[in-house]
Amino acid sequence: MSIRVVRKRADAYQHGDLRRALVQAGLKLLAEKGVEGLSLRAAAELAGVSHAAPYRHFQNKGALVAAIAEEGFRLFTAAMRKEIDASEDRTVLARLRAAGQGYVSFATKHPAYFRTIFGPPVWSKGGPGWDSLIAAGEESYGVLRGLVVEGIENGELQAGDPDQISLAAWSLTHGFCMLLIEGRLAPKGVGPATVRGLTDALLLSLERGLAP
Amino acid sequence: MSIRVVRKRADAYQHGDLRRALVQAGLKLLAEKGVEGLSLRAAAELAGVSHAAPYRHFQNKGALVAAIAEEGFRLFTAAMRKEIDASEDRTVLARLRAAGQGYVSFATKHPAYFRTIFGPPVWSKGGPGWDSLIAAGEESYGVLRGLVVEGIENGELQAGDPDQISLAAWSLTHGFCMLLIEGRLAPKGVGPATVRGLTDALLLSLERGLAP
DNA sequence: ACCTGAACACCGTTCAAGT
DNA sequence: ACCTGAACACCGTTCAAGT
Repeated sequence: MSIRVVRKRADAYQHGDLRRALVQAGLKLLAEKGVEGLSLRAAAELAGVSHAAPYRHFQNKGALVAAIAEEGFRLFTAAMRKEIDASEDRTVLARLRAAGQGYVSFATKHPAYFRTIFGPPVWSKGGPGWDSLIAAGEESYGVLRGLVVEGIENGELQAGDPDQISLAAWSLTHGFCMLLIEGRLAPKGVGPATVRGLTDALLLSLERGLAP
Repeated sequence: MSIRVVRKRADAYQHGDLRRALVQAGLKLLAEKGVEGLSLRAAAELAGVSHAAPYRHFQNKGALVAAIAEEGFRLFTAAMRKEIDASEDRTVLARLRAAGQGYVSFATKHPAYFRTIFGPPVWSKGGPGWDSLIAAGEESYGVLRGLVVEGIENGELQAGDPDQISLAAWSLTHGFCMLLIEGRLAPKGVGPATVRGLTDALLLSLERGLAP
């Protein structure tokens, strides 16, 4: 996943699509330097403009981060969908497991995107870009919820509130990812090799709890 | 929980216990201004010393944060233990539920401590103060694991690897807390009033999955 | 309408010098 | 042994001025 940032031409005064270039620059900084490496000034420099130029397109750093998070959400949702589609077993439970594996795999492959997507500056604002960010988040959640609804209907899952059941599955998977990428599990010897098996075991516990 | 920071006396040249004062100052900054408000310089100012003074006691900001996280862990563990002790129902399942409620309640009451405790700079280093931080984390984990072992022995939980079962419960609770305090659930209308009931519902799903 | 350059108030970190 | 003050390289943000 190599990211291309369109630089302003040195002889030009205007960029053309600075907004988009800054978002791409942000994704690149996250991928290469992590969450700490993402700054307005560094993004501006990658785009070849002065450090004040971003303020024509984003109210503040939070607005840029929200735009980056929105883009990150699309990558995240796509990765999860891909894993689901790849499941040979088409039962709801199998596809839920695939979704969980996709979730964990995205988090470990792109921890900085994952942290940004679920990070604090993004969701606690209600500022500019909030609506389309919420929409991107809802679409991602819709993938999970859709599977749960399907499972309730065909009897693979117990009857109940789909949102509550979804939240249980989401919380378990999300919590595991957080503990994993923050290194909290490292002292316990949980490394890349054991993640896949562990994820399946965790999801299995939950499946038993959500069975009819 | 009011935090007292011992300031250096203006007429004195040395502080006396600057290390401890800086940790207290850090906790105060976290409580009052959140994670963003915690800086070495601000902590130094609260302690009444110059901004370079902390470097006599901490190698860098990460080392101070680790020391603060260690103290936060003690508060966290104590809060969970208190909730467990308060449970009238002394079955393992009831005490596990109490632990879960204590976990969530600490996260919502002290989000900045919670984020610091489980945040990235703390666990991914291996730097100075790492060992005693790990110890504080292990003690916290031991509370959960102890209950799980007891449950397996008396048949309230299914037989299995205690660490795996603990991880399932931990992940579910932790993920719910993260989604909650990062505001990810706010658009769904999950507010303070509904948290307690929701927590119980989530833990119940898991209990079913971990039943014999 | 869009961008630049200087300025301001913050950071973390280093280092010579002071007590 | 412990702390200070100046310095450096970074931040986010604002604003008058340039194109």
